Amino acid sequence: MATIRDVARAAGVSIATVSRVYNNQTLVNPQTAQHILKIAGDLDYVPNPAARSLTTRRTHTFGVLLPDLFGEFYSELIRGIDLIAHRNGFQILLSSFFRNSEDLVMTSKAMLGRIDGVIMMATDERSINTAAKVRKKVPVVLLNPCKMIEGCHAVAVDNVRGAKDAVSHLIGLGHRNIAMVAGPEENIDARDRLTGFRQGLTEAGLDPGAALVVPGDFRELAGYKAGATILRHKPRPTAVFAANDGMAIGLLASLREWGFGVPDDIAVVGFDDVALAGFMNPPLTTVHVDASGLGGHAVEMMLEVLAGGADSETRRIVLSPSLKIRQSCGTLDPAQLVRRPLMEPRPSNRDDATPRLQGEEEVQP
Amino acid sequence: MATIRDVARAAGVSIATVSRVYNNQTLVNPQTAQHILKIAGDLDYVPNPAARSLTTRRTHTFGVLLPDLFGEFYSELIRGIDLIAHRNGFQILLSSFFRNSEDLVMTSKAMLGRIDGVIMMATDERSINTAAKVRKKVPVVLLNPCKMIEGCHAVAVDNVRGAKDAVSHLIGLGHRNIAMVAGPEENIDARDRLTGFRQGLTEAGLDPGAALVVPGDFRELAGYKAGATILRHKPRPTAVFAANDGMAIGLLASLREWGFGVPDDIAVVGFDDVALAGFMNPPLTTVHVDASGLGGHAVEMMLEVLAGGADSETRRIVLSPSLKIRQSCGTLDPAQLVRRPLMEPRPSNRDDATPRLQGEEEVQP
DNA sequence: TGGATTTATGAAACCGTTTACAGGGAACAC
DNA sequence: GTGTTCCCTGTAAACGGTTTCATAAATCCA
Repeated sequence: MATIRDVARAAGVSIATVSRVYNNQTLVNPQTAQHILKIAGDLDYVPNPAARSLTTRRTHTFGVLLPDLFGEFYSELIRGIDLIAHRNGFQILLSSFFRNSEDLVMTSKAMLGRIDGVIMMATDERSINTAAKVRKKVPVVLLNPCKMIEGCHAVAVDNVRGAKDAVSHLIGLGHRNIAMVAGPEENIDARDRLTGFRQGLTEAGLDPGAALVVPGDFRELAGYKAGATILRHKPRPTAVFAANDGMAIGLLASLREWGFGVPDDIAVVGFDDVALAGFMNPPLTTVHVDASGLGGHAVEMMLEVLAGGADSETRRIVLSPSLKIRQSCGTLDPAQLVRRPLMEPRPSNRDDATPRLQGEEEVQP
Repeated sequence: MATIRDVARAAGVSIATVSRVYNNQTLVNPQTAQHILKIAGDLDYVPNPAARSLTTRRTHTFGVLLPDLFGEFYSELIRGIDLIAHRNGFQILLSSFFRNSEDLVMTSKAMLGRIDGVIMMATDERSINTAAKVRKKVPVVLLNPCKMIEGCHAVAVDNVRGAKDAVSHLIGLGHRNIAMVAGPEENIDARDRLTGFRQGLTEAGLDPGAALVVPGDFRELAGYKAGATILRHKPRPTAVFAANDGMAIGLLASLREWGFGVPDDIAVVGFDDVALAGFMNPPLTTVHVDASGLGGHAVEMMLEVLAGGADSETRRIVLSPSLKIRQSCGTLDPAQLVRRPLMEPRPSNRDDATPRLQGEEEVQP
C-alpha cells in the first residue's frame, strides 16, 4: 500500500503538500496539485483513514444501532439511511442488538472511536439508558425513542396518531367491536399503537377496556395465531387492527383458513404499509409509514449536528403516518355482515401451522 | 476522552503496560492488570480504534457491499452477516450501490483502510470488475458471484438447481405450458434462475424457446404487470414460475383481479421463501433460500481467510435451495383446469395500478 | 553463592496522517 | 533598493496506540 511518503517522494514534494492536495486544494499551486494527483493515481494511493481520523478526530462514519432486523420495514429504513449518508460521503457502521443487554453496551463501546455519531432506535427502557451513555461521548439521533434524552435529537413516527386514525376509520365505517393484535410490550412503537387504538375508541365513546387485545411480537405467525383467539372471542369482533403489517398478513391467512371473508366478515387494518401490503388478498388497508424517509431524516439531522456543533437545541421531528385505505377494511356497514358459523380451517401445509382448535362446532357472536 | 497515557499516569505504570493489558493479558502481572483495569474503568477508557488499527493494520471490521437493499431477503441476509460478525467481535460497514458504477468504485475506495475484508454481492459484470480491484488490497468473499475471481472465496446459492427443481415439479404435476417472470437481465441470480427454468423444460423434452418469458425487476409491481401479459398469451400458460417471491406475490394479486384462481386456473411458484410466502392466498410454493445462512457462511469464510492468511486456495460453498411445496402450485392435472374466459379485473384501489387491457373480450388457450 | 533463566516493566521507535509555524521568493508600492 | 504582501511549500510536532528491545528483579539450579 502506497503511503503519503511514497507519493511525496515520487512527486518530489513534501508530505505536507500532498496532504494539502487532499484537504485544501486551494492552498497548493494548481500545477503541483495536478502533478501530485497524477502520481497518486499511478501509485493507487488512498489516504489511510485510520491515520487521518487519528489526527482529525473525524471518521466520516456513523453507527446505526437497531433493536432488530427483519422484514421489509428495516430494509427500507436502512436503505434510507444508506442513501442520504453516502450522498454526503458518510459510511455506516451497522449493528442490531437482538441479543442481550450487555451486548448492546459492548457493541456501542466497540463503535466508539470509529464513528462521529450514532443513529439509534431506542424503543425500550434499556436501550434508552445505553443511548444516554453513548450521548456522553458522541452525538446521538434517536429513532422512535420511548422517551427523549437531554441533548439528543430525534425523529419519530406519530404512532399514536396513526393508530387512532386507523381505528377512527373503522368506527366511521360502523364498527363498534374492534380487536387489536398488539406488538411486544416493551417496544414503544407497539405501546404507542396500542395507546392510539384506545384513544380512538375512547374518543368515539367506546370502552377501550372492553376491547380484545391479543398479544403479539410483530411476526407473521403471531398474527396468524391471533386469528383463532379473535374468532373465538364473544362477542366476535367485526374488525381487527394489527400493530404491523406482518401480523395483519398472518391474520388474513388465518381468517381465510377459518372461512371468514375479509372485509365482508371481518375488517382488517395493518400498520407500516410494506411494499407487499397492496398485493394482499384483499389489498391491505394500513397506516403508511415512510421508513426510508425516517432513516433519511435521521441522517440529515445527524449531519446538521455534526456541522453546526452543539449549539442547536434538542430538536424533534415527528413524521405523520397516513392511512392508506385499500380493501381489507371494507366499506360496508358491519350490521350487514354475514354471520357465518366458525368452520374448521381448510387444510394447509404451512410448515409451522399452529395446533387446530379441537371439538369446536360452532361459534356465534 | 481518556487516553492510554491518562490511564498509565493514574495507575503509575507505563503506557506499554496498559497496552499489554488490553492485548496480551498473560504478559502482565495479574495484580497490576487488575489495578489498571479498575483505573481504566473509572476513567471510562476505551482504546482508540483508529490509533490501534494504525499500527496493527487490522480494523476488526469488514465491508458489506450489496447491489440493492429492499424486501425481506436483504434484511435476512444482513441479519445473518451481523449475527456471525458480532459473535466474533467484528463490526460491519454497510453500503449498497444502487446508484451508478463510479459510485461503487468510490465507495469501495472509501472503505479501504477501514476494513479487513469485503463481503460483496457481485451479481453483474461491472461489480465483478470492482471486486477484482478490491481484491488486490483486501480479502474478498463473494456472494452469488456471476463469475469467480482468482483468490476470492465465494458462497453461492444454486439458483440453477433451485429453478430447475421448481419447473420439474410443475412438469411432474402435468404442466406443459409454463411461463416465467424473469428478473433483471444483468443480475446473475436472475439469469441463473432463467437458465434453470430452461434446463428444466429441456430435460422434460419441452422446447424452452417456446416458453413465454416476461421481463421483470424483482419488484412486486413487475409481477403484477406480468399477469396481464401472461393471461393474454396464446396458448395461455397453465403455470408460472416467478424469479422471486415479490414478483410471484404481485402476480398472484393480478391473477386474482382478472378472476383467475390459483392454483386451479394457473399454478404459481416463486423463489426465496420470504417469511410472508406461507401466508399468501394461496400459500406460495417457492424455492427456499437460506438468506441468513448465506450471509453467515460468508462471514465465517471471511474469518477463516483473515485467520489463516492467504494459504488456503480459493474455495466456494454452494448452498442448495429446496423446494417448499405449499398450495399455489396445486396438485391437479392441468388437463382438468377450468378454462374460463378472461374478464375485466375487479375494481382495485391499488394506487399504482397498471393500465387495464382494453376491448379484450375473451382469451382462450 | 553466583550464573542462568524467567518474569514484569519501561523506553522509544513507529504506524500515516494533519496542521501550526516558519521561510523563501515573487510581485508590488514607495 | 528596501519593506510589505501574498503565495506556495517544507519542517516537525502532534494524534493514541503497539511492539521491539533492553533491563531490573525474582526465581532457579548446581
